[in-house]
Amino acid sequence: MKRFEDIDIKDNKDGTCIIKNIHGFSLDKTLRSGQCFRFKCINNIFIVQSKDKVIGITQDCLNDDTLLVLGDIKDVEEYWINYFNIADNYTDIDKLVIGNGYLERAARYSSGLKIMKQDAWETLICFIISQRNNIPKIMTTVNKICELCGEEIDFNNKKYYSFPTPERLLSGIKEYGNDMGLGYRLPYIGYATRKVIDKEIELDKLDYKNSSYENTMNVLETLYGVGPKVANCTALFGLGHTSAFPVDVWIQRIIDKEFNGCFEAKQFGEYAGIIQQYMFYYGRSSGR
DNA sequence: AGCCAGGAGTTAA
DNA sequence: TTAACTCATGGC
Repeated sequence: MKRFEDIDIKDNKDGTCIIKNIHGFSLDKTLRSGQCFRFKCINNIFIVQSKDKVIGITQDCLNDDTLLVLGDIKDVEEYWINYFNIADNYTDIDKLVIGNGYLERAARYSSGLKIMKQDAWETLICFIISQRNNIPKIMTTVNKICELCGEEIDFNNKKYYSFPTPERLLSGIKEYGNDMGLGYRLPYIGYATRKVIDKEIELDKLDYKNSSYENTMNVLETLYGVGPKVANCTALFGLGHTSAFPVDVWIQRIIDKEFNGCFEAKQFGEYAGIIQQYMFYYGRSSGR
């Protein structure tokens, strides 16, 4: 994967900063492409949360090659730049799909969308929650477990809650049980949480630097309640495995309608996951 | 093989 | 107003 090397952060010394040279990155498309459930948008300003961090971030409509940020500058440099994955350069992928009718349209429509590099633990739990839920419902449920089990954070004079650590989530499950609104997923989450605490599964060792895609999938699918869909989402959005190709009802619908029910994701190698995200975003936005 | 779980937010009918 | 559906998975 090619990278942009000239992304620049200017500290305004007043709690805000400017991220420059983002090369067509679209904050809106990236956050609204269904990969992330911990943000809200008020007047075109996104409040984004991950782990125990919060930022306010917006894309200047007059100069959309910059992002304006309210939040800790050190976190922006050390966490958020990587989290939004602004530096990955997808021009090779966009060239690859030229001539492939549907995929070319999807890539054009999704231009600026990036696969984020989210925290693996957070991603795993969010996508276990995601099963058989719609996106607004996933967001409220994730928010609820943060409020019940996370730690209070003060940001811009408002209260927010961190994503619970495995230890805090487990004690929350013991305390609140079915009142957490997790439905039949409660035991799935309890099981995964215990496995992480007991180090029977070590998520850090499953990222793309330390593990093959196949091995990562095999290990994730040993978790009770984690099947191919949730494992692929965790691999793609939380562990950097861009060859992962999650197939949900939307993607299946597109494959059925546009590709006669047959789509070989493997042919796209490490670009498969990005193409999947283009398909998902385009298919959901345009197809009804 | 086919159906069921729990419940809530959204969209189609 | 009601019904079906929602970024699935495991049990039976």
